[in-house]
Amino acid sequence: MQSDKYDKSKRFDKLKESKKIARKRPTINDVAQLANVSTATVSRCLSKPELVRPDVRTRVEASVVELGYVLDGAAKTLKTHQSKTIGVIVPTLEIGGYASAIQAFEKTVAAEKYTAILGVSDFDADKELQLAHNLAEKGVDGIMLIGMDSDDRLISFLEKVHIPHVNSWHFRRDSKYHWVGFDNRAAIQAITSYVFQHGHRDVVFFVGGAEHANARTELRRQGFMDAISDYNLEFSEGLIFEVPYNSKASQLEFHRLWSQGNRPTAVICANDILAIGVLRACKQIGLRVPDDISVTGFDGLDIMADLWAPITTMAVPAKQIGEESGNCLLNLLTDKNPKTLTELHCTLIEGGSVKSLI
Amino acid sequence: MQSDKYDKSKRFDKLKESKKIARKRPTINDVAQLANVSTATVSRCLSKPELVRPDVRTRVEASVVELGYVLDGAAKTLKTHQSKTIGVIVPTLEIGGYASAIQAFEKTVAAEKYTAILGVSDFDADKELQLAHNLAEKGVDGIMLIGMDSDDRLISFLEKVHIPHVNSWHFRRDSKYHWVGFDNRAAIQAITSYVFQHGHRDVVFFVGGAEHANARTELRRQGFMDAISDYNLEFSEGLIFEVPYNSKASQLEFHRLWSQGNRPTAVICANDILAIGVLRACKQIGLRVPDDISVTGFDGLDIMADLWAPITTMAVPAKQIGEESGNCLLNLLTDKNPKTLTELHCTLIEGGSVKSLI
DNA sequence: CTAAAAAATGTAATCGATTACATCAAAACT
DNA sequence: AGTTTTGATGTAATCGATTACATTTTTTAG
Repeated sequence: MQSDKYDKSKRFDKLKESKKIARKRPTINDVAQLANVSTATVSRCLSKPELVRPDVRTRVEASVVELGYVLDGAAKTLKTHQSKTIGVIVPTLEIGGYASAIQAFEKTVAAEKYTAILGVSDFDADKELQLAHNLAEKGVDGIMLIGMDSDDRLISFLEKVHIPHVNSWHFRRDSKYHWVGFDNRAAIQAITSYVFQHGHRDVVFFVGGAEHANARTELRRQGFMDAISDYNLEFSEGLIFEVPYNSKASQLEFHRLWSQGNRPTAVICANDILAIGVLRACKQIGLRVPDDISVTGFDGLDIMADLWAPITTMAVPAKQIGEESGNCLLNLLTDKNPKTLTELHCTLIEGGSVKSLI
Repeated sequence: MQSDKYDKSKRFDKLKESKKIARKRPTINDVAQLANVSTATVSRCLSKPELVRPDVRTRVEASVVELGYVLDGAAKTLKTHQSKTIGVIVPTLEIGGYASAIQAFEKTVAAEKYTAILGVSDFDADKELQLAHNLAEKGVDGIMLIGMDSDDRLISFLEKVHIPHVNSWHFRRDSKYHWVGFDNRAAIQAITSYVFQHGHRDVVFFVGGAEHANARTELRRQGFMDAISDYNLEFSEGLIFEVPYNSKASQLEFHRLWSQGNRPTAVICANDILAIGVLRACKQIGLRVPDDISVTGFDGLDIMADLWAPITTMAVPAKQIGEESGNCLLNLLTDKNPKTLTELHCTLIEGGSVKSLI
């Protein structure tokens, strides 16, 4: 008796609650009732309107508007196993190129009614893996990986759960997975060679490393070493400076280097942010660029041309990467077979920050 | 007989198909069976593990791992009416501040297990509305609107479908909705006054307009006019130049202005991108900044300090906006009652691009 | 050792769409 | 007119989780 009473009051609370709070959104049933058709017909009106007689369709559409009906994507996804959603995992949005690529990607897939779900990994492989798991739970139809050093665990996870994915930014020739990007190693080699061509022999290489160490960093180091050996110069680990990805850090690093009596004729930076830091240090030290020292960047930020010393840099095809990745993934999702490797190209932008010593 | 046969073969095909293609992901049922418990227990292990006996929990967890089970978010959302997902609608990711804000926002809500779904509106109110509808179908628990001129249709749609939302970047004092941002009008007024304080009287105002015209632009115009009237100067529409949001456009615009004999002593730009364009034009014309002409920006891009003429600009608290918007929305989602208006502040960064005429 | 209370687990209805198949209506043939 | 074909609509099972409530097990108290 007692428990009976307890139960009832509890139930009553629930009822009140649900009436007050969850002013429920109308469902397909409500629409069907109002339009005097079955739910099947409503569903068809929404997804394959051409299968429904015009007059019925009009009636249904009117009901939809009248009720302010919004389809429940979760229910649809549950039934169809399609979320029309694509996950994007990016290390950071603070790198302009990544943001551009994402924007282009979003635009490309949005044209096919896909929505992008964003995950920022902060260059952390574990976080990245967790993001992927989260995205898998969300039921994404595919995943785009930007600029990552895709951890093997990540890739094998995606394989296991059968989520198509495309890797982007740089690429690997030997991979069986899909890549859209440029040849990082070759690009660094190219800009380094450019510096050597101008007669520089005493150069140092600033590369984003430390907490952000990844395959990309490694490729860039190799690109630098390739150029060194092309010119039969002597390599030493001391030529390479791994610096956290921010101008402050590279500024400090250059100060350190200079104060230790290191006097390179050129500083090659693996990205523009580092180059800006070096530039700041130069200004403080009183070095003119390129008269006293040459500096190069990498990324091709527009702004590099407007600095007090316009910097020579390598423009990365960020937008293209986003578009092509989008296309690649869309093809993957429609069982077309996109090519495994889409190679894009970088462009050297001469800012005049490399002095010819010849 | 014939139709019978037809039917059967069709069915058989279906069977084959489903066996071949849809190597189905394991469900909660599979896990339950393997672990020899009910689905209810598995579910509890996943969401409220403390309710399950440790030994059972271990068994379930092992089964999860063994099967590579990934929860089906769609089913969960369908049942719980919670997607743990938040929509973000942004005009573009190309504006660094927006990207920063989103990044900070993502980080903030990710800490509470929310995932961000991205929509890029391209400054288009219709697209924005459509994005909101799409997000509603996806079942987002809330929406963040960045830097928009939120269309009334949009807001009333969100109200109708009961999706909590927060507007950000600038703000309106008179609104009953939630805003996180800074006072656009006052900030522009401040930097304009700063220029007047330095003795300039002959100034022009470059503001991003045309295709991106929105409430924000309007507020900025007003801020400029406020300063004008503070200093009892004469206002004319000819002082305001509406320019598309890119440096090329402002560069051309300045050239045009200059070639028409317009000789302001200072150019006040409503954003840094426009300031950069003006700077380029100055360089081409041979104007020294600030000796021959003063220029100010707005946004506080780090890089403004490294240009050939370091530019005075107004730093916008982008990261803070992201964080605070995130917190605001999180509170909204947990029925706490966040304040309607979170006002953040801009900081003037003196780059030295304003010459004192006094 | 038993009764009562508390904790753990199970049963089964439910969320809101989709869609195979059945049914019914209309059009196109003999 | 009768038969077949085509087209439009309806019926109801289904997707995979959650969770109220029922049931069973364990713990605690007497």
